Amino acid sequence: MALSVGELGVEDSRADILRAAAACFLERGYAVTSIDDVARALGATKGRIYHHFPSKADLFAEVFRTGIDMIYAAIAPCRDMPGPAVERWKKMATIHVRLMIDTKSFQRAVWEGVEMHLRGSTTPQQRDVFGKLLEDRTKYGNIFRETIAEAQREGAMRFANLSIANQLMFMTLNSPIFWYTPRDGETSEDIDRIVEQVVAYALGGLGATEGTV
Amino acid sequence: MALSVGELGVEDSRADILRAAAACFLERGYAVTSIDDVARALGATKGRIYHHFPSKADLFAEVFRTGIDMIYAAIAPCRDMPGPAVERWKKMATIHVRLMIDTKSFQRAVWEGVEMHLRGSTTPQQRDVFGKLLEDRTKYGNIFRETIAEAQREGAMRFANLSIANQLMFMTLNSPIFWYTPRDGETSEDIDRIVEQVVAYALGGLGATEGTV
DNA sequence: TGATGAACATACTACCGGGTATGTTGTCAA
DNA sequence: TTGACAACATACCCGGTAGTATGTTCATCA
Repeated sequence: MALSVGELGVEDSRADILRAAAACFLERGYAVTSIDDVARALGATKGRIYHHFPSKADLFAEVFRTGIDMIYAAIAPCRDMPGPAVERWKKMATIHVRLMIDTKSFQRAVWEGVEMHLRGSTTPQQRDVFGKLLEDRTKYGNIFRETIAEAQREGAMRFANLSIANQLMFMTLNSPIFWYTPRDGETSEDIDRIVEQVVAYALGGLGATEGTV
Repeated sequence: MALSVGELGVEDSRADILRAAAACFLERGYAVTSIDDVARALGATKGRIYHHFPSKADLFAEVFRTGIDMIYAAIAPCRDMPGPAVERWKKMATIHVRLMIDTKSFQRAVWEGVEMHLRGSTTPQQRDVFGKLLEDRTKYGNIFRETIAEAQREGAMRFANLSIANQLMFMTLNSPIFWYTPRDGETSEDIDRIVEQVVAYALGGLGATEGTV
């Protein structure tokens, strides 16, 4: 598989399809997006997509998996960070929100995938494929959940119910996938400001004790 | 239009359809839900639905409008409440969250309607119908927005950016439409506890000054 | 250099779902 | 009593889309 200069390999072609699919799913939603839409966005036809992915559902599943893998990998370094749980949480939350913005289309697909699974609008076979993927997603969620539980035990956070607090926290941290849109001339530092505000809001919501902030 | 005992009028029939449609849209989403699905949920056929609503989009628009009307009417009494803005906000937020839970299916449709409009996945004619409805939705949003702005001026809240704070606040207050599911044996007071936690989280997120809580 | 298969494009099929056209039943008013 | 209309049910049409079957091109390798 020798490649000339400027040519693209198979994986690049797959990656292009995944990016285009994620963008389409973001713009229209999974159900409304047709395979032809994705192909058109690529300047190609269905043949190319079905050559790499067996079905629309599998294509979506791959976008989903990609989104989860990215975010999972991003916070991995923080997991055994020393120091108080709040500090670890702040680091994780910051990375999480930043990634929600930077990989918005994929993360939006993850959200829709979770919704689809909860609503059970998947075929039986797709259902356990998604089940596997959601296991990772759940594991990821539990990392945060345990962290805020630990922070509460350390007296750095205060909330009544862990499950509800966890839900609200994730809603906050994920929310940029709904309302963030890039401005022209926006720098990476501008985005950092946004991330800071989201994290600060979540921190306040979780009842962070004054002084730990 | 004399009605015998136990019979239902036209408006009741319409209302039944709207409730069934809202329930279906909640379970599957607008795009995936077919008119036959709604009809089946009613133990009826398409004929009944198309007799009352000209199209699927119009049916959805009516569900959407109903959701907005309900919430708009609910907080109306609070709008000229005397006292500090934070207190007014707490009252409004509490009513809002409670209604999100009590009329979850309709409010979920409102959410999806906003998404659809933002993504532009509506026909040109439906687009200005939705435009009208979204005006009310925007006006509703502005009531909250102005309230937290006022609360900040009064020194009862502290946040960096009003728009972002407003987005995060609404994400929090609306979030029960995604994660709340009724438990068996759950009392109205149990739900009040949940509402309190959601409101408390948002209050903390908005940087409510200690002592005003 | 010819054969083989990857990486697509093109042409086609099958089905589902929105919408419509047409029946059917009950009620009310004249 | 009957005609008219509301309130549906039934039967049908048709466009769009997932998926398939079949070309076509080009690189690689024996």
